[in-house]
Amino acid sequence: MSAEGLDEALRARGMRATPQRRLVLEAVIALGHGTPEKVCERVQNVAPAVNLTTVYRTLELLEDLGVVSHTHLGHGAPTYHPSDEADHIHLVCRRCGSVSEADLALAEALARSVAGRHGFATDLAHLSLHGVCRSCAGAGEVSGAAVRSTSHER
Amino acid sequence: MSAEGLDEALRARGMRATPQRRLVLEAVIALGHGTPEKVCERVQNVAPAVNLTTVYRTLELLEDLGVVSHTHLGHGAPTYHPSDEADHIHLVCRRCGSVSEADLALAEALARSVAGRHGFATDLAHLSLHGVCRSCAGAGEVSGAAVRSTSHER
DNA sequence: GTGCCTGCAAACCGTTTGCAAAGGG
DNA sequence: CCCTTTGCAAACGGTTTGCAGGCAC
Repeated sequence: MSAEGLDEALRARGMRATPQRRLVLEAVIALGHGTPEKVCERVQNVAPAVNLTTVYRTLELLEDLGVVSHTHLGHGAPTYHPSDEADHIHLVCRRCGSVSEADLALAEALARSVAGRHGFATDLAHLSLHGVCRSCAGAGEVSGAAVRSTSHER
Repeated sequence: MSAEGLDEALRARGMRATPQRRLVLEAVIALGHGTPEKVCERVQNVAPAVNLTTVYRTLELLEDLGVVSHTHLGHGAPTYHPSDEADHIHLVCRRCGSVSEADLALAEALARSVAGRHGFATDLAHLSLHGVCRSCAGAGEVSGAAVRSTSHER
């Protein structure tokens, strides 16, 4: 959804269309994905008075509206992104912290079997896989000590 | 690994075998899975002086040793469990917060394809699926308002 | 004895809350 | 005008850090 469409969606629910809400949505779209803090920084480039609290409240609201969604990519702050870009799963490297993307289709068979066996409706947009990325797997073989010192997720 | 084996593993690395470390491992094993806070509570039943800080440091150490591992089951504190019980994936319900388990084998095809395409070694023990469980899916249809009011993960 | 480990207190990060003031309808 | 929404400040939960003392080796 665009920032323009947002105003209507809000009014349709008896909520108020405010500059802050438009700005937060625009920031999420512009970033593609980002933590609440990152979103706030970007909003503050345009409107310095906007508060982090408002960003949190607005992200929650936008998620209710189905306009954005979030994933927990590990230990820290969650990542928000426009719902219509939630077309991939995340591969989070435990060693270097890098996040890459993989085709959602890879996980569809898993979602189907979990639905069949457990009646559980998996939200694939929230799916993240933890493990070790290609470059870290290679580097990891070089030195045991080096691996140990960087093997913590937090 | 048992609490007895731990002492040897520690000494083999020039580390010290302490009662606290044995107790934390025993607590994780006894609980099957639990947050640092839960682990600490259980340790304190036996040794009230043990500090939460020590539990955090020990869980990190035990994870380094490969004796325990942890998963992020969503918004809050992570869950630790013995590595040799990491034979299932977690299904976390967004509505009621319940956590159920599913067979690891369901995700093995996913792990294989991600390894093939991206060179990414998925740690299946850390895998959790977010979505809506069977009972909440049924309850959710009853009232739109009720759904909205409980649809937040945090 | 040496130095790793522990307990305590305080800082820390990300997030939420209470409240008065601002501003959208 | 009313009532939602905002900004601020303070509290919050979970985790980490610095440091002095204790205990395994």
